[in-house]
Amino acid sequence: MRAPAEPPAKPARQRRRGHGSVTLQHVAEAAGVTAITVSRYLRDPARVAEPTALRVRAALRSTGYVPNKPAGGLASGVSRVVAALLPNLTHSIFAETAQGLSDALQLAGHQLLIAATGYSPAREEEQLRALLGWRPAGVIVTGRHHSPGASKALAAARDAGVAVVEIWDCASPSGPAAPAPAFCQVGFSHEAVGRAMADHLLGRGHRRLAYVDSAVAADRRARERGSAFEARAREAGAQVLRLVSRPGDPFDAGRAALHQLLAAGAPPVTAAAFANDHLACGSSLEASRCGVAVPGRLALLGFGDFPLARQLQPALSSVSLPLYDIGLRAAGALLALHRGEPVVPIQVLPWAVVARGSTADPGREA
Amino acid sequence: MRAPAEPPAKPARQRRRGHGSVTLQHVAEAAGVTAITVSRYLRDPARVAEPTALRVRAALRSTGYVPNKPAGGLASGVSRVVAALLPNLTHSIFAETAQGLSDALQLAGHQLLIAATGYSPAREEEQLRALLGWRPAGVIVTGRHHSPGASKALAAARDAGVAVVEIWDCASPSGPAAPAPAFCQVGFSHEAVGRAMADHLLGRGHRRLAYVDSAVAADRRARERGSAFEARAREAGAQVLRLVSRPGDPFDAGRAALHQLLAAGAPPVTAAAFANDHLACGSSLEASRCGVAVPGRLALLGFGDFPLARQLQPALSSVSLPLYDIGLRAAGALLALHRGEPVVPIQVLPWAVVARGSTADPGREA
DNA sequence: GAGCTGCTTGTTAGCGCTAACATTGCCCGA
DNA sequence: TCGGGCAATGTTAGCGCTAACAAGCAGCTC
Repeated sequence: MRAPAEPPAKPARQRRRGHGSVTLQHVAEAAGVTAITVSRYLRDPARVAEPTALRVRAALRSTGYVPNKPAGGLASGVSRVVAALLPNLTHSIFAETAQGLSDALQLAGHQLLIAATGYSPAREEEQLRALLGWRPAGVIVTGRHHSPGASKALAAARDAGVAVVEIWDCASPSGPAAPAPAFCQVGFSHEAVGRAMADHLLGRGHRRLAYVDSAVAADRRARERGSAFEARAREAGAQVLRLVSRPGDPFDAGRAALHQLLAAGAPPVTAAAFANDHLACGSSLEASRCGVAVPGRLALLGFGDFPLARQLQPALSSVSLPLYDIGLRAAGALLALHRGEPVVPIQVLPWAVVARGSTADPGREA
Repeated sequence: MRAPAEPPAKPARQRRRGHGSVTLQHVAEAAGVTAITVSRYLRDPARVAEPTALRVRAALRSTGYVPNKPAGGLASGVSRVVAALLPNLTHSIFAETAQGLSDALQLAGHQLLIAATGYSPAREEEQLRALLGWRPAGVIVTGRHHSPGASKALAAARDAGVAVVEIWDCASPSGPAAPAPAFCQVGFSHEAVGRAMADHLLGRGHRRLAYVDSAVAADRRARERGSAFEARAREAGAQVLRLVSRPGDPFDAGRAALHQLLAAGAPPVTAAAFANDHLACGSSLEASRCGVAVPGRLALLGFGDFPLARQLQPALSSVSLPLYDIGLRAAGALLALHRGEPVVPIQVLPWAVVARGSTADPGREA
């Protein structure tokens, strides 16, 4: 029933695409409105008159529409993802922080894009570049030391409006003219913790100390604590033996470390601090197995205050950390930065040396 | 120096936008080519002649270009994100799996978008909808039971080309006419594990058993193991006491559970299985503290084979799980599904009851 | 040397969405 | 009666990128 007038004999070899899923367009047709009205309804229902809203709601339901966030972000220039770079997810310390991040971001309607670096700066840089490609509202990185390339990428991202937060490590406020940090930091000073660990043992009369490092050579924060521990102890005239635990199961490494500690020194070591509670617990368990008196023969001090620390016999003294809070607060700072609100540049969260049986004062008693 | 000829007196009130960052366009101008050439270079350098590639490389470096992945995905219809929904990130079991996912996806050049459900089906559904909005290549969900809404959303996503993999729980192949699962599954059968745990204790002569559930009421997989344990034990004519541990620190909950176990039953319980190793370790530590003989008075069997299990005195028998492998294999299955390759629909990964001192055979010895 | 092939680069349109302006219709006061 | 003000919806263009086709050009065959 149509006139056979082929308009201007167009080749009609047009090409289209479309990836199949339900779009705003489809919803709009079903509701008898245009796409922008549906878009408005989704972002702020009050901007659409009630009778229209009713039809839009029905159309949304009947089509099973799922908004295309990347497309929306592209059009509006706002992002609802936050990227996080952590050394790994398996260690409880980072897992707790990741959970804090996840919880806080979920409440704010943001999604968490996560990547593990395995303590490798090169992998951090590579992952960072990949993550920035998602145009996140912000990036959370672990520590304040990065490869030159990563630092440059972070600075460029910050200048392009990406909120950058460094967690787990704060510049220590010791120096009188401490340079302002390049990025917002949420965590604590590992140097201060190392000193406090030394003070804890020194305060109990120990003068022949040891510090057992983790086998993960790239964990420079653990090294920093160790160096601060050593420096403070030497300042106080004490001796410090520095050990590196062997790789493998950290409990077993802690067990092995105990024997090294017992064998070391002509005047024996009387107290040891560890890079983490796993190592310390291993030493404690081994001491108990071998009948070595803790703290009588050797006092033990962990780091991290894992739940197991309280359970040992004697209970392990350790440093309790605001793991979950770091995640929570970092997310808060990031969102505030992203909104352009003023943010405290260095947020030192509270930690504490928790004194338990494994460092109970032997000198005063004996 | 310009002729004042206002062309056709256009209002000139044109509006543009642009979100500021460096785009392909900028790189192309710097290299003296068009955007598509740069795009081609980035996706497959071999498709661009070497002299041109040289200029493009220089332009990329000088501009500091970061590709806009959402825009690329929008244009091409392919996605390089995978979304994962886990109950939480803090428990080592899920953390290990998350790490496996992360590692495998990183190798394949995909990013991991992660969300925690806190064992809540409602939160799972909500998070699932949010994640699907990112148009992921695939979704990984925990368990094979979801809210009706979530199941519908998953099915719709699958039909729209999103690869869906369920982890941590496989339909047990027991039934003769087991219906094919709706989605690919990578994990193990909690029912089979529960039965094996019962068999382990029954095989050592125990006939008065207990199963200590976790306090997380919503963890239905732990419940399933418990029910299978109970059913198998009753089948064998044994008695089963079912306990729920108290909330709070799981070690302390395990300690408390020990006293309930000791107090229970006129003919006393001689062996207990636990929903996880934290609980079992708590009981073990408490037994050791109180001088209760393990396994003489009470045999203990955990689940998860946490590193601590091997360290206890006596070492804790437990069920070792392929935690990391679940993540690895799930990622593999997802990527294969996404490429349209054939995939084994149910991948049961190997687990094993690891017999150690805490369930050493007392009957035969005594 | 016409025509074909293969290599390289360009042109055009459009992915799904939203910002910015434009339009419509209605109520109301002067 | 008319225009000002406001509320609701529509129109247009463009976010940054890539698919699909197009075109230019060297080298070759017959």
